Amino acid sequence: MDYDIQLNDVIQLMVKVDTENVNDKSVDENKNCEQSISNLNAEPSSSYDTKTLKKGISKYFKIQDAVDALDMQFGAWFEARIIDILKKENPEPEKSNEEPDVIFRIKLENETGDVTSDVSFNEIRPRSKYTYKKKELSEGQTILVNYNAEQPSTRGYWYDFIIEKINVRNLKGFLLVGKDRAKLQDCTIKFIDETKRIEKAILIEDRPEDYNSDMPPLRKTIYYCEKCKDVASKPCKDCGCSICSGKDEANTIILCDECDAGYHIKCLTPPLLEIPPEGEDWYCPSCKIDENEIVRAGDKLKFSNKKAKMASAKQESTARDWGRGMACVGRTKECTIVPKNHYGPIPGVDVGTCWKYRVQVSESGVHRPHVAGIHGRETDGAYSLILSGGYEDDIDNGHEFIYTGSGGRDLSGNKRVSDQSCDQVLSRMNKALALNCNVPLNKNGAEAKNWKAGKSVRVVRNYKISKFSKYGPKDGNRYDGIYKVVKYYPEKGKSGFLVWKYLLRRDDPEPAPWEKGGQELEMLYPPGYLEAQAKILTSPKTGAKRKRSTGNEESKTVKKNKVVPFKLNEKIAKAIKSDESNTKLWNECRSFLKAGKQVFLSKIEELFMCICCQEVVYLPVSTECKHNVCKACLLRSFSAEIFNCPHCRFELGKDFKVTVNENLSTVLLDLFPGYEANR
DNA sequence: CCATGCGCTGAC
DNA sequence: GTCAGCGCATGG
Repeated sequence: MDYDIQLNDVIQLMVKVDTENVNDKSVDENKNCEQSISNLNAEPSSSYDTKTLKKGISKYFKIQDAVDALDMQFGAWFEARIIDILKKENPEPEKSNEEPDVIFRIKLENETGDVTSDVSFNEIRPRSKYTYKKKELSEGQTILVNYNAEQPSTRGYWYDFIIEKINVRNLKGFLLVGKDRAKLQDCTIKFIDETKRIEKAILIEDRPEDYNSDMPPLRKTIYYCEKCKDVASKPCKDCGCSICSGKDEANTIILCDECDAGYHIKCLTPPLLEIPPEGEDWYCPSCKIDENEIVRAGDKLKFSNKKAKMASAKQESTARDWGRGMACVGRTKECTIVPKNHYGPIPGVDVGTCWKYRVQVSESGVHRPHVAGIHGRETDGAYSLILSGGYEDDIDNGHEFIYTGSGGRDLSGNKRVSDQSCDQVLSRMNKALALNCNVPLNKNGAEAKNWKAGKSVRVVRNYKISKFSKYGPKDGNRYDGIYKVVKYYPEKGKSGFLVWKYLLRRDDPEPAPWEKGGQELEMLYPPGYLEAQAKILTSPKTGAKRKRSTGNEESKTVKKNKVVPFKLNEKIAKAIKSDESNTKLWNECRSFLKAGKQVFLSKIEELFMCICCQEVVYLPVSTECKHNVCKACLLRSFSAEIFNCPHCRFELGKDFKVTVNENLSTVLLDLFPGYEANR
């Protein structure tokens, strides 16, 4: 199968149970996931050891009694049989439990394996065997009915039910679900001829003679096959053999390990002589694919359909190696602290921040597109733009500049840039940028009366505009802060075609890099880039080929890598010191202070990432096992009675209090201002 | 799914 | 210095 898993996808894996080692305790815990119906009780059957537990005595039930047992997962009644009665060692008095000191070991009737469950007295009752006739039903009566909560039109499990109204073809009323008898309103019971009387436990000495005799056949429960409604005589491709539709010789029908379809071994071409051995995967003809196509652990994934259509997948592709170079790499990070449609600064990114490549600017969240100059949405507005000298009509005066819209170019031949070849229209990104201007959209252009009230645009300058402007950076891309659209208008450009123009004016409290007090921070490179460059520059083999790189600004930056250390303010330093449950993590973070703000913050993002949502923890709860999880994620991860750390499965215990670590929360809110907006 | 795109690289 | 043309992210 091609799951189309991409770099940076978060995927969920399920541990496969090792059925050969069921005695192993850890395996037994996992088994809970797979047992579903069979696991009637939250407590695994292994928690009571028959050898150490003494036999118990019940006044109401005997071994081999037919009972109905309440399942914790579905809240429904399942037919079961008592196979043992044991004595509870430390019985706790329970409400409405007449026999709190007894454990009943039961086995489900429709379960074939050796799976048993241990339940208490109030989770079982004598098997319902009497089927009501319709005239015996009355409003207000409590009966046992078959109902499917997800698809009321079909068969489901068995629940207690209170009749509110008796109709010709159905019953209306509400279900009583689970141990706490939760009400499920407005249920329509379709199987009116199968309703059963609920039996109360009676003392063994009061049992009538026919107590265990005349036990009816098992009740019909949820269909295994919706298509043929489990009718044995009806051929069915879904639950029988996918080729002949037959259900005969069921022990020779094998199931595909991918699609679960069944096949008679004799119906396969060529036919199989025997069932494949246990533990060996078998795939049906439509799922079986070339061995080479199967993705093995650690292997690269198969090309997706999209990739298969790309030029690089074609046989006759050029000899040129497109794999190298920053034009064609994918992102390794994605900014998630703010949404994609976020207006205004990115928390943690200061004016003057410089990146070597556009892909890094994209990763930072400042300007997300890889190539495009404007990022925006036609229905919303523009979030960011890059001045890159790509359009000849731009005029840059620093605190103000004229920007040209996009489009009007023939990009056939898989190009990204070209000369103007037709008029630009006010749609897509051009429309988005126009929407930022604080004036109703006008297809002929417009000017804002109060330009500062318009929507913020993050502006980045690329080194290429330095050819036309004195405000560009020497190299790479520099974040210059927030600008706003003052006016926009169409104009005949130098090319002779109509282009849209936008006057942007700076409105940012932080000084621009070229202003007094402003700064241009030291260039950020992709991880490992400088090391790789240093290797290339010193490698004698490639000396001739790489000549143009030697001696330029790159080799200089390799040598002196000036870093501005980050200093914590007093409030944060104090909160970090008070956050005693994370002392170790904070010490590790502190060692990155000298590497600058960016590095320090990315270390925090790494160390304080929530294992559940994969983002910086929000309203964090710190556990005894030294992990931090978002409060909401933690609560979501808890199951009925088991409170484990989602990180390491450490048992937090029933008395664990879900309390937000206020010190940590304070620090994160301060260092990542606005990150809560996305949560 | 398709169209768009102010990057980036090696070859010439 | 010029140029073709690629993956990728994004929005429609």
